[in-house]
Amino acid sequence: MPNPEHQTRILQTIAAIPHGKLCTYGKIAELAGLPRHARLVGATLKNLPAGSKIPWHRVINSQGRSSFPEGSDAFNKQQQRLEAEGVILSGGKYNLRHYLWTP
DNA sequence: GTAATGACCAGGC
DNA sequence: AGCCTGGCCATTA
Repeated sequence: MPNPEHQTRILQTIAAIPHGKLCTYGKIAELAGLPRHARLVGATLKNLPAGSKIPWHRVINSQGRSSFPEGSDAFNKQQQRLEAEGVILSGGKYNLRHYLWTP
């Protein structure tokens, strides 16, 4: 069973990402006080119930790419939600120079 | 107890 | 740019 306290901190950190901004798995782990736990962030998002208020679509990997295979349902939904916020996918990547959130 | 897995990451080539 | 490798660490088998 996952550690509920760690999950809570991770989810709160993700919830703090502003509209129109992005953050990476490793950065979220760091901000949540759990450095080197990027994979735990991914595992936490994977267990999210459908309809959660957590903005999982604002979380991408350190290369500026989606973690989902291109063309998958999750990939398309992520792209749609981000572009609705003004975050544009160009060349298969999101421009972290523009959209990365740094508190 | 060991071995494999994974919405990851950094470095090397 | 892409691909591979080793590291990472909670979770699972």
